[in-house]
Amino acid sequence: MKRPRVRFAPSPTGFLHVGGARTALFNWLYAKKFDGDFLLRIEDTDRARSTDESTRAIFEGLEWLGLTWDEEVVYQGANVARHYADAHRLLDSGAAYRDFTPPAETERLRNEAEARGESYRFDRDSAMLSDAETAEKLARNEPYAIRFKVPDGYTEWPDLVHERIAFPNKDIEDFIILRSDGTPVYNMAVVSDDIAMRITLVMRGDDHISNTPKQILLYRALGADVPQFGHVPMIHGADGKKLSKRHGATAVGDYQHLGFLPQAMLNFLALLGWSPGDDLEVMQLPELIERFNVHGLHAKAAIFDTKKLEWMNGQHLALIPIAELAHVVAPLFEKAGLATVADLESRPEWFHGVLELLRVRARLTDEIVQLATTFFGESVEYEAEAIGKQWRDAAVTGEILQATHDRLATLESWEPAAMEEALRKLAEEKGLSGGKIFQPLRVALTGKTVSPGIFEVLLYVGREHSLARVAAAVSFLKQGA
RNA sequence: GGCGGUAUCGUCUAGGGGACUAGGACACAGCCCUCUCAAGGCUGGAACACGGGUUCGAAUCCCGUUACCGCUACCA
Repeated sequence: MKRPRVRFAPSPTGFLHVGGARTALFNWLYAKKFDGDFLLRIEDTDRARSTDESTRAIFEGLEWLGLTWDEEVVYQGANVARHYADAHRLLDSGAAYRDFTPPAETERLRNEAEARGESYRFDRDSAMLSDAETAEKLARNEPYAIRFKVPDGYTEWPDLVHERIAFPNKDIEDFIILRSDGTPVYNMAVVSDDIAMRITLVMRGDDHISNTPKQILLYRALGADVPQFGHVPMIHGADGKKLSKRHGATAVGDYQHLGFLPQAMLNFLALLGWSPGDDLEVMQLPELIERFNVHGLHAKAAIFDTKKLEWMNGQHLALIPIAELAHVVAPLFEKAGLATVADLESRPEWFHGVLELLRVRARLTDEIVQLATTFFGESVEYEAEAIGKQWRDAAVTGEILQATHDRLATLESWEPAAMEEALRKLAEEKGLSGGKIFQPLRVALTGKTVSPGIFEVLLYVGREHSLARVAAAVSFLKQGA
């Protein structure tokens, strides 16, 4: 088999959309799986809507996801001369013809037909002129568009995702390939570029299904090999409509900033519209490549379920090597004003330990930072709910905390096992359940009713700060009493 | 309107004529574990759009209906 060449061809009119990212991912996976090339083409021929900022956002999104491309980026706008030449090649060969009809006239006819409830089809016979008429208009320098002469018959292809799709050619009107200002139209540009890039498989969103017969006709008229096609379904929002801004975050950059891991995003996206065929869900990139196959591609539109994405992120948060997580998350700690990256790097054992404690309790990297606040700073703010729930009787609680403080202070080693033994013994002496000691202590240390295991908290807050916090809680309770 | 596509729990999906009492995951509820919270384990409710065929047998194949989506530009 020929080395496959696939491409992702976004137009730079916005950020990298999750749907686009998934199309890119499937192409990328295909290239990796079958030892081919994954190319990137920026379709910037719509000058009015294309921006450099969007182009950059697409690069950044793809890079964040790790979907790297194999050759230099192709800018469609740089190839208009070839698009023009290809269109004229079709004109010269008789596969296309000049249309001198003013656009306004065509539009009028179309509107009239629609008003009558009829479907409009461009009328080739009235547009195709005799050689003499054409020569005359040409001599007068009248502008013309080039229209493709759709042949009789039908056009079909075996789609990778669907089975076989067929269109009767009579339903395809003679479409314009070159505007009267000499610029190429989308279908012309795409085919010209895909031929030039030697693309063997065009995998794209299924909103392009009805463009495909037109493009196949163009390939044939140009004498080029028709590539394979695969049309993957769209991604919809929770209301079943095409995903758009109304649904909230739709750009992959949004998810990056929300605290998602790229590997989780990739994993989630891969499972939207593709299945490995068994019950395996959580996969790393190498496994995704290994398991990827065309057969698992689905034809049905999928709804983007943020809840499942979050769950997936939690799974990957638990799987990622701790050092890698530290690397990703350290800048977020710095941004939150908790510690500098340098500080965290200087005590990796402590930092990794804290992350180990929190990764399983968080679904987003941002949540890890939030939860980590407990382990920084000297003072603790007590939540009203925590006081109400665990510190109801100030006098009794103060006494318990004082005893807890004293017992911990006598400890020679600041190890969870030793601390647990000491405090359980204290509870027994006082005839209390462990919880009666641990819960008030938790509030003293964190100000909250929930936290990681109390002995881990003690360990990572550290001996000095822990004892200080408990002492502070005791005096707080005395004042209140 | 025309053309094309799609249809399994609320959501993502397994399913390729008999292994289907339809499996897994998210979400939800309950229980277990337990110093709280997570994580984890267990349990539960929850689906083959509808109607016709084909067949000994249909979630699976065919046809129709319905619903939804896309395209229908001198946009991409």
